[in-house]
Amino acid sequence: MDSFYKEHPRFFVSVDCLVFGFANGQLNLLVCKRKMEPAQGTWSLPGGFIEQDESAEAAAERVLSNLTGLEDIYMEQLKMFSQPKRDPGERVLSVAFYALIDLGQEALEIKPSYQAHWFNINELPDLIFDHPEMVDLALKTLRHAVSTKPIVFNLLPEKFTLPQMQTLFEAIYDQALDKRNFRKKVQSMPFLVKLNEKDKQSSRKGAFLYTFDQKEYERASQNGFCFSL
Amino acid sequence: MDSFYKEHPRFFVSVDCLVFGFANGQLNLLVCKRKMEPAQGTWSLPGGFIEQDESAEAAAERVLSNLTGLEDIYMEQLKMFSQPKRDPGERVLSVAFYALIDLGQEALEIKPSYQAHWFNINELPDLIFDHPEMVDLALKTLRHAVSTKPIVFNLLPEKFTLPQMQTLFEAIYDQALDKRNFRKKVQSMPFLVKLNEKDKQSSRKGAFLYTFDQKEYERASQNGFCFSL
DNA sequence: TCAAAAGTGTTAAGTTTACACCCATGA
DNA sequence: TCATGGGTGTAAACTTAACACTTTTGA
Repeated sequence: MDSFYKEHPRFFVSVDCLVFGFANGQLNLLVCKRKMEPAQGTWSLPGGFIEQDESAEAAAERVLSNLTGLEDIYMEQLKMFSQPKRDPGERVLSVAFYALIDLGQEALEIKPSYQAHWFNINELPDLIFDHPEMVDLALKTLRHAVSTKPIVFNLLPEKFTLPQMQTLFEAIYDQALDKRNFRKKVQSMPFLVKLNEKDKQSSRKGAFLYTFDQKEYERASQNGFCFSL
Repeated sequence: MDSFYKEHPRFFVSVDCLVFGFANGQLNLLVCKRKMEPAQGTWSLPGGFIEQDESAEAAAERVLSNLTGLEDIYMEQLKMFSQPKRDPGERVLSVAFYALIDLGQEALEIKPSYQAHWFNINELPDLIFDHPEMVDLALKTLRHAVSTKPIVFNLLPEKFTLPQMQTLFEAIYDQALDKRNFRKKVQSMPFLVKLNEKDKQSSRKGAFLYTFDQKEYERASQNGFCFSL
């Protein structure tokens, strides 16, 4: 078929991924040494070009699975960045995504080819192009999203303790929370199930393990329940 | 400069605009008869291609000002839509924006070349491609946005009455609100200023006119005030 | 036995909801 | 004078915020 649109320009379109992980009480972001000109060797977000017959989402999934060895990563589109001079080398439009992964899982294996490193979100190195703007937006969006949708569980292992979960929220919000109020709210959620098991990693007494029941959450949602933290 | 990226495909990228307006107590969306193949003559959102050296935002502004004759329209990016088959004619990525305009203003002049018509958001015709999905997202986003940011004033004339404003919220949320509670909340906002003037269009008694003071809003925001309705 | 983290309830303040009547005016 | 839409206050229910001590256990 001939192009109906041929008088219009075509653009390279890339995806950039903001991969968040939680470890040692800290919220971390995955940042790469850039392998490609321009600005080779400087820090940037992991990304890649959208290929023929691939949606932006599919491209981001491809980048994420190449980078981490994982499938089915939780991911949301943030925004398209399209300032003409954003990449000084050549015009590239870029769609930013954020992704949440559980750093504890076995299958996770950050591929060395990306030269990726985890940085605490408060101690990020200088990033190229408009990537700092992407980070700001991702953090803002993440902070909002975790308080309205049960996505925080993507950053936690399948079984987690309430102190762990509270520390995670504190890392995301960068603000201390009241333990009793936090537990009260969380424990009122019908889809958080307390297991008959304790985690003894971080205290002698041990903390009870909990798990997130997706099905129960969907049931609660249908009955008008609104997640809010 | 040579392309660093030449082994990757390039794409047409368009913008699609969800233009909302408020009239006769109804929230309306601007929809066009499509001038272009494929699907010429069917209903679609107003849009256009991103040109060389133009950001997506600039392209949307261009489309909006061609369509309405207005400058400085309030506009936010919604999302990039990129399913490979979304446009059956040819692969086109599209960035959706929503825009809010005051239908009462003098300068507004919907250009006939677009064959644009206003439809109540509950009575939209069938739209092509993934435009219905864009509408759903725009409505969901708008509903959320008006409750957290003072953007609703973009849909109102510079001077408006509280009954007008309440009707607008009711149209957006598609739900009746309690008059006294609404007024209490709204009147507690320091940046809503009551004028010594009444609008007598809609009642014998007349309703006081108010106006939104942007500067005052910014001052209040800096002092930690959070808009919420 | 003690250090370290887990776990537990109550009260006061603030917010949200529900609700019904009077007012001003022009026809 | 009356029909129409504009304007006003309060009390009960609910939500949020603040706050300190006991429990368990391994070293």
